Amino acid sequence: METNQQAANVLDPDCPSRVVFQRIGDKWASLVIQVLANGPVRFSELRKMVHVVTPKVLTQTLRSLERDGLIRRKVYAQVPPRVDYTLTDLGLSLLAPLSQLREWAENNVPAIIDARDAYDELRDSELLEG
Amino acid sequence: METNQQAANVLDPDCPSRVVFQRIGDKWASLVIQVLANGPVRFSELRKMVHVVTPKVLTQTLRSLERDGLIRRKVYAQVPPRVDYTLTDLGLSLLAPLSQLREWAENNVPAIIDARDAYDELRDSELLEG
DNA sequence: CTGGTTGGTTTCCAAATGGATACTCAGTTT
DNA sequence: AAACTGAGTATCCATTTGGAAACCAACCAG
Repeated sequence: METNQQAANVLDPDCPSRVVFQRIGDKWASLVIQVLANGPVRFSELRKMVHVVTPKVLTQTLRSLERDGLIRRKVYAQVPPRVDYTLTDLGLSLLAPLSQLREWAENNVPAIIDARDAYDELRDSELLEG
Repeated sequence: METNQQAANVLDPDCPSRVVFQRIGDKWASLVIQVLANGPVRFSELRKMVHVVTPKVLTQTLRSLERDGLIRRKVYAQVPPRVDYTLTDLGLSLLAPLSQLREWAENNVPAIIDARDAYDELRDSELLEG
């Protein structure tokens, strides 16, 4: 037993919980998940809702979410093709923690912006003075 | 009023709540925050706890967290120098949503890994069959 | 005056990420 | 026969990120 399951320590860079933090940080992934919260959405709709991401990048995002079992891809045998994406149960269960984070963000981003402004002004004035 | 404050919509890529999701996704930032949860930690300690990140990268991480008002840098006038980092109130308030996410991760990463394995095996067999 | 200590900085480089643009595929309509 | 769908691919390229290795600064101990 080399790989003992040591209560999943996030501090370990090899800890698998890192994969979740990476997903969240992905530029489009968490957006897609939140868009899918209200039911299935088609590829082209997704492109619009998520503000004109290029098809390549959207496909990449969707594929990796699908690979991780967070969304499901449904293809309808039609021409022109129709494909839509839904959250799996796993994906659905991620919505709660994601909302927590989003709520925090919406409440506290002004504070972050202020902190940035203050920080940057301080650096600027330090530069002038030497 | 071009920029109406439309209840901070995460779907808008210019929405400032994106900055939070970026921070989370940063390879070291959320680790550092969780390490600092139990009180101030020195630079060199951080390097060890976070598993030998190079000093350059750690400094970058710390600086951006400081700029965002999430941590505070304290310098003690000593030789050899002593510097430690603490969470600000803002940083502390981020711990709750972060823990939610971490908990979700620790519970569900096995499912993600399984999904990945299944997905990859499927692709492999498809390749063989053509 | 040499070496040790802590907390960095500098330079350089490889890999990953994101995006612009053009193209494909398979039928369907005109 | 040409044009039109929707859902992608294929190429190519710019930017960003992360890291390795070496260096620096201040002071103290020997």
